Amino acid sequence: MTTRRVRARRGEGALLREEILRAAEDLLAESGSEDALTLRAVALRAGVSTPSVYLHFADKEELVEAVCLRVWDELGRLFTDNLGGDPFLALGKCARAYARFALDHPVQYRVLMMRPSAAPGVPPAAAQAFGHMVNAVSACVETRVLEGDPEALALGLWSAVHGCVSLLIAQPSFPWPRDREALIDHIVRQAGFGAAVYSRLPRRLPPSTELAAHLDAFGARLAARGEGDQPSP
Amino acid sequence: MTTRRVRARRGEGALLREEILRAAEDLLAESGSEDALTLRAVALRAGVSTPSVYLHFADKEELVEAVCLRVWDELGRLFTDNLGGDPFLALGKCARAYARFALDHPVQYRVLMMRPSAAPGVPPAAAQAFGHMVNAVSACVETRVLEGDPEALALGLWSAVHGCVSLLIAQPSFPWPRDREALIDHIVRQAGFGAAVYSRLPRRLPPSTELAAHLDAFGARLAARGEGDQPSP
DNA sequence: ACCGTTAACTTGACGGCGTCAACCTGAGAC
DNA sequence: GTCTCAGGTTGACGCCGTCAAGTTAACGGT
Repeated sequence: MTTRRVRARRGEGALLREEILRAAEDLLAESGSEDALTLRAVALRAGVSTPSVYLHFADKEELVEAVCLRVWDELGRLFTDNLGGDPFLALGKCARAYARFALDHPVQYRVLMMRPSAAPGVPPAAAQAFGHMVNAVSACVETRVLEGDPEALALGLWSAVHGCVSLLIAQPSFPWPRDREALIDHIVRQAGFGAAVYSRLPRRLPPSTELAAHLDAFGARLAARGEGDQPSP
Repeated sequence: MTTRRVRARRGEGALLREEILRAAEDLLAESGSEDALTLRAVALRAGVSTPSVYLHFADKEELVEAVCLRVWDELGRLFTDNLGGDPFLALGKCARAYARFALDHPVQYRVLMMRPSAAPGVPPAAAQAFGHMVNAVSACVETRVLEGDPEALALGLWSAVHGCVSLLIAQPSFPWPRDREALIDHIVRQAGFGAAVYSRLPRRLPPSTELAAHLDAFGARLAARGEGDQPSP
């Protein structure tokens, strides 16, 4: 840990980059606070002097962004791992996996999503992860359970899940229900059905009480359809 | 600005607290970056020496939290200002006002919602603002357009709107649609109808394609009802 | 076996940050 | 006029990101 690192051989200077990145990731995970992510702490953990970090990262921001890239990669993997089967169900599984990841890695998620991002443009790993989201949505558009532009729909669903987990992480003292898993389920389904229903609605609607009656009728018709085949997404 | 402040009269030391708070708020608004919110900068702007801040705030965190209280107050006012009329419509107006405020004051919103909040418990101003959200939802539950626990429903709707605006603020380089106003409308309606529909659905559902047909029928029935009375929330 | 080159890294310093102990100062009661 | 103490200031500490300059050791050439 604190032992001095042996100098890399000629041509292998890039090895240090990897070790610094690992040190930064570990520091973030173990400390549980982004404030602990200090160039001095990272360098110490990598067994190297502080300015050595500048051999591979232009500044601290660039190091943090490199850490974020890894997190985007993990997020992207979540999506590819949860595809298959009914697209609407798969979308729900992806969303739940995303939420679980965020809640299991709150510091990383915070650094990824709530940091003032200086860099312009979407990093490739982020674009790829978002691409997976869009694909999962596109599959739902193909079975016609969702309608509209997959990219816009994906942004909407992402917003819902991100909103929930980011509030859970950043405002933990609000009166959240005790069962987080159930809350996530609720949010995911609410967003999913919201997307499915919204695109089919006329632009003008009856007032609340009459609308409630229509909604009741819809629910009853679906319930009367029989036992049903699969759980909600 | 930089001129030295005249010392307060005896018994009026608390005046400085207000001036420091104002200086902090102005600094945040004008600089457009939370990094500019420095004890030294705040003190300089208040025309006072740096450690004088400690006469009224235990540490920087306490100053920032005091700034946040003001923002919570403004958010709370948004809700009371947008009530009245059809509750479902009013809820939509509140959500839109919330989103507009966040997008118009991104730095303040970021400090309020994306900062690691050290203090335990919900500050009174925040609880009050949230109480207004819950009230707006409760009115919808009374007209039966929404069903379920108002507090849980409010958390869900808040999540959706917060998710959207916080992503817009923190990830501005994603492929957001050009028209933010329309996006917000979309998200708000999607979340609102999601909440309205979700509670009425049976626990088991038909597969995607069949579900799509049911949704189409529902949309058609609502559209066929005539011209409609009011726009979607 | 030695040397020169140069990639890989270190040293030491700078200014700015939050924070604190110690000191000053002037408004107002007597 | 003087004493008191609320309402500040001074100066320093340790940590931060960053940088210019210096050092060290791996390797190809002879």
